Amino acid sequence: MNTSQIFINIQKHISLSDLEKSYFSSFIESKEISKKELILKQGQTCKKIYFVASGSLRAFNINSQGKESTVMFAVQDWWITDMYCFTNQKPALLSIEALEDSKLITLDFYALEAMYQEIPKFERFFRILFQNAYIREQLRALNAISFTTEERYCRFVEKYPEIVQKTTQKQIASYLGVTPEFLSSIKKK
Amino acid sequence: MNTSQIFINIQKHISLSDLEKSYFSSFIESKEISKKELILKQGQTCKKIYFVASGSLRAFNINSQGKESTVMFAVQDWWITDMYCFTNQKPALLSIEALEDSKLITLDFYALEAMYQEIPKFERFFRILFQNAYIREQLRALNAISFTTEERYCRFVEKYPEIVQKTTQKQIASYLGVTPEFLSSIKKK
DNA sequence: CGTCTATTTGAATGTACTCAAAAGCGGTGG
DNA sequence: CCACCGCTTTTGAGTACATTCAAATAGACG
Repeated sequence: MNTSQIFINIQKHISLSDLEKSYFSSFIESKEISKKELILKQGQTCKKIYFVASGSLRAFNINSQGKESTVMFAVQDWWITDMYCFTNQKPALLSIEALEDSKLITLDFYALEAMYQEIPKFERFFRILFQNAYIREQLRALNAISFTTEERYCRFVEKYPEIVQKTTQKQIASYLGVTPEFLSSIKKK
Repeated sequence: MNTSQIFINIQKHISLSDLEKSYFSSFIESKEISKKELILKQGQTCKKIYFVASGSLRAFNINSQGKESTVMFAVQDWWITDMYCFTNQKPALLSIEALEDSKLITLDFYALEAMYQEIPKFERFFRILFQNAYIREQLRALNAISFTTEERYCRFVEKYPEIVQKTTQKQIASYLGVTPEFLSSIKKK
């Protein structure tokens, strides 16, 4: 398994000794998945958190009326899981699927808890990760109630051009919370 | 200053020795504010994070078209700040005002950084705090694109009855992202 | 090449907003 | 303690935004 990439990611925020790296390495597993494969199904218990070494993924929810909503995308160098379910060990609200063939590094819930104990620096790493994730989601919520759909679409395309390439318009529509037909009519302009 | 309340809050997730408590106490300050007073104005740099010892607050943004959006409410025992601005030390996107006379405990940005160094357990505390905040915001985003306004209003009232008491309908409307007129028409049912 | 899904287009409908005006409510000063 | 002021809430009419449904077109994939 090629672990250099995940250590570069981690060492953006904390530094690790060789010993700590090998300890961490003993906990992680690599996983390859092919396009459209699901790594988590809504209703299952979510036991792992995933680091995207290559490829891209999408997390989505299907509600009781059958409406699909994309909650997040994850491209190379991002972390993804159903954090609600992962933290509380409850049935997942989200399904997570690969948008293309992808390589992941997985970290188990109990392994992560052990990591926090053994190498408290990881508390710092994930503190920063969650802090940024929180800020991102709060800005997204503000965006959603403060801008028109057209503005939000344009901002999304500007901010995440690499995601736009890898996904469909239908999925972007379900991320913005509008129908594919309406997004299509916006694009005409 | 009565600090027992904030230590109860902190000790929900980590335990502190008397020494650590007194170290922490040396960093915090208490602040009393009256109804409608602003503790942060959009555009200012946000230097502090606030713990609500009593009372309640509201964080909101006014966009370039003058539209006001409530981003979060905070009641007793909650933490609040403009996390984007606090983390990056950039001009605040949010203003924060008191909904009633309130008592706050404030922690300065640099003091918090020092705390992380001196008592790494605080990395854990805030890791858990941000993790929960992230989950909450993600669920909110899912709510927003997955349910109707009526459903979202009912869920809000059920989930946060104590906030409903302390705020106006106009502010709830701006939290849900609809006009006060429309929220009024929903309530008739 | 045929099948399946995504995208586009358009018409009809419903949801939510704007604007304006009236009614309700709380706080303040006389 | 009451009258007035300012702000919130309600109500309604007209308009704009967004959805539903159906059908046609375009692309992706085996």
